[in-house]
Amino acid sequence: MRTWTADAEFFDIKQTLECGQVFRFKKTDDGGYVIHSLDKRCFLRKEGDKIILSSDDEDYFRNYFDLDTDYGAITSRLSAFPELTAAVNFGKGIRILRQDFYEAVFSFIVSANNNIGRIKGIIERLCDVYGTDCGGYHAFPKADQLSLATVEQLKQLGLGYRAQYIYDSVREFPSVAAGIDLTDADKTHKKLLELKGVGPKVADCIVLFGLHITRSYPVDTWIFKANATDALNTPQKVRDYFLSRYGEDAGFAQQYVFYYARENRISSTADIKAG
DNA sequence: TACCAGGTGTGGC
DNA sequence: GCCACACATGGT
Repeated sequence: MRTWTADAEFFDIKQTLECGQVFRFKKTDDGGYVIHSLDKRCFLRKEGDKIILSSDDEDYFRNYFDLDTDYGAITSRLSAFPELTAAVNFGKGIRILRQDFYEAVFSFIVSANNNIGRIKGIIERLCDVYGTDCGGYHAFPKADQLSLATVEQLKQLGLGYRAQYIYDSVREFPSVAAGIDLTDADKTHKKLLELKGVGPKVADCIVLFGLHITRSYPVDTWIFKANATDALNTPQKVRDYFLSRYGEDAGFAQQYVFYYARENRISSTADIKAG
């Protein structure tokens, strides 16, 4: 196991893990966290102004935590938008993780019309039952492992009506993955809609968290409550407006707003403006 | 007890 | 294309 450090100024472990972008993490006894991705894991804790990271796969998690990106520049650009100042200040330790594409697809299919606590439990059970035993924890199940599950078995893990989506999408996945074009976000978003259980919002999450295409603005219930106005009265209108407003920074902006709105139980655009 | 949660699929128009 | 409605599950 290797250990290395990162600057904590724009890296808050709790904010980054608990802001709703990822589901396979836990608190540890020493006051830190452990995060799992595919068959890998990484321990994190804070010491002074440094984040201490430990993993068998340093290169993977350096990329995963987006450690080469300047979040000072991102927060600075976004804070210039008056409606974002409070949210960016509140969650300025958030980093957008570079998650695995396949794992993001199935994680966010589970996330639809669901709550984060329950999503975490379902995904943990999926790993424990179908994923490879890595000694002390289980990997995220590979497609050939997940495809062994029947719809009934998936339902027993608490997936409800999403069981059929997982069952169908794991079989549709190869052809969809083959059609992904990282240089064309719109084409990629459209391609993802072919998967069962993937609609516009889940596709936006996959694009943002699984492909790190930051020209993306997933509109869930929290974002919609925070952003809706008389003019922006549908998720589609909210999405289009803020995509054009924030451009390549839209994905970051969305995550600051989501975290702020959810942590503070924001219920309207007026609450955001009141700060 | 209704309502909510990082919404989507389906059928009717 | 848009709209209304159903939908598993667990928490409040």
